Amino acid sequence: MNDKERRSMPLFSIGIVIKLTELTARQIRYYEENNLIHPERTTGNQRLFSFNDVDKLLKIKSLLDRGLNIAGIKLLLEEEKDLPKAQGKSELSDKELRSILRNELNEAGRYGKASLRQGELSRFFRN
Amino acid sequence: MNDKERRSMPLFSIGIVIKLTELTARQIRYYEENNLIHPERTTGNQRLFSFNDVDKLLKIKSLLDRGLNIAGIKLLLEEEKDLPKAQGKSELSDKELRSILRNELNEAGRYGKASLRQGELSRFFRN
DNA sequence: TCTTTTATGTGAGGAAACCTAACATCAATT
DNA sequence: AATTGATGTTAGGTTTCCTCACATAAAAGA
Repeated sequence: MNDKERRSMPLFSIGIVIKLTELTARQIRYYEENNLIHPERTTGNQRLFSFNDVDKLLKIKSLLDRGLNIAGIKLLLEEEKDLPKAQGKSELSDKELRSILRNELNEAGRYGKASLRQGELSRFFRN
Repeated sequence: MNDKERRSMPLFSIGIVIKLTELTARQIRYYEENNLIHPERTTGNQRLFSFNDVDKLLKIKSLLDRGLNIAGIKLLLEEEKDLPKAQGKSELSDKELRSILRNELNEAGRYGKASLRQGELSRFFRN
């Protein structure tokens, strides 16, 4: 099992993810509804989240805090997904995407006590 | 949050642990009853396991497969726990402990498909 | 060999956690 | 003023988990 597989293993119930991210169940389900995340399901239809999912949720939270909306976040996440690959022609209006990408690239967020900081989750992994 | 804390974070429901270890719920609860593991609980009294717990369960499974009984495994686990510290006087009969430790030290186990191999869990961590 | 212990299976009854769907709300747009 | 976007809340139902009790087969002990 390599690192990529480990990061995408379905491991966490929504209750844990709520604690790790300090998002509400409603928020998490809404983001799934809007195709920002795609957690697996148990045979009984309950969500099972991977490290990647939690990581993405922390990123979503961070971007929401900085004023992005769901549509913008979706663009950003898709952009990131495509980065390793062809970066030439995106179907989506290039102006929008750029205007979103500007202003959003750096910045560290300060969070509450019990939750994970965005990026901290990577510490779970060797690579 | 350091590695030690990460490894002991309560993260997994028993359902996940069953899949990761290929133990039954009955077995896992029995090992807890015999103080081999001490998973946390939710406010609603449901077990939450850490990476350390899962790791320990994989080790328990491996040792059971090799013929040890619960008492022997408990001695072994306590031995390991004390290794970093004082290794001088153990309250428990030294002959027993040695006789158990002999024959049990090496060996790799070959497991089924979907479960983790003992030791593989450490790959989740940087350190 | 007979009895006890060990490790695990199984099932009942109940509680916790999760599910979807619907409606409410409030701020930001239009 | 009306719509949209993001989230809260509640209801009714399902899944997962809990403890406790009893069953059982194999191993250990007498």
